[in-house]
Amino acid sequence: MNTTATIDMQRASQLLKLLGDQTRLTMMKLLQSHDCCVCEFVEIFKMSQPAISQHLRKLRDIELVKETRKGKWIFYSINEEHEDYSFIQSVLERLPGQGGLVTELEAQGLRICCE
Amino acid sequence: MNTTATIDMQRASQLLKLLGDQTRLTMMKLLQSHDCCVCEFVEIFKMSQPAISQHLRKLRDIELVKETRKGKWIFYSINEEHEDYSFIQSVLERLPGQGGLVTELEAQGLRICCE
DNA sequence: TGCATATATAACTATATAGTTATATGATAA
DNA sequence: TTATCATATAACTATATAGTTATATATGCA
Repeated sequence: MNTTATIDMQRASQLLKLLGDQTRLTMMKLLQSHDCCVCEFVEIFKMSQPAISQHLRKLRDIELVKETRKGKWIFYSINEEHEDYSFIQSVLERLPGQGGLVTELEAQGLRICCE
Repeated sequence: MNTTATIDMQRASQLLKLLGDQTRLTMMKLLQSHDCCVCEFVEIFKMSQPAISQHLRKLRDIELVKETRKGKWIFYSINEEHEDYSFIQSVLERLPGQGGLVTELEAQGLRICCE
């Protein structure tokens, strides 16, 4: 596992373009601390379900996130095995924590929990 | 000067969107080691002069770069005073050096030098 | 002064992107 | 089963983006 290698410019710009959207960037930062399902994102971002699904698809297409079905819900999580994860991480660690969004969800009783 | 502070999400996504273009990303990385003028970029990127100018304008608009006229040429350089420079820097330092592009220019005798 | 060079800008075009609505799929619950 | 819930996808629309060509501006030089 290499944590300092550089990344080719084309790949870097492709990843940065994906992160260059406030919704996706916030999703990624949020997923670093909490796995979330689609309907939680819908609540958090006050955005339609298809809009959320389409953002998640872009992140999934380049394998920045992975999905796990749990009953009716599909939970998304960061793919820490991504070839360029250390690059992504170096960006995300500069961002303010987004855990407050989840706390807010919980306060509203909207956090999905399936144990 | 704060080098570890986080950056608000809107601003971060705006900056990342600008860096999420291979031409601009390469320009920024290149400018970290060498100031360049517009016609050099035209050579390096094999791109029309207006296309280059428009990329530079976007970088200039959010003050990531500054310009200095030297005779007929306008040289661009990184604005290290930018409020979010440390954020930008943390991205750029993960990228492969682009100095080779300048070396190549010099080899072709196309590097502009005005002393 | 007049011309050439370097750069910027305007107007336009083609493509990409983010969102919408409508519909399909897949799992659970009645 | 059938209904319902969670999610995905398709088709479409509006806007943003990157490039083009044509033109304007500013500097330096004959």
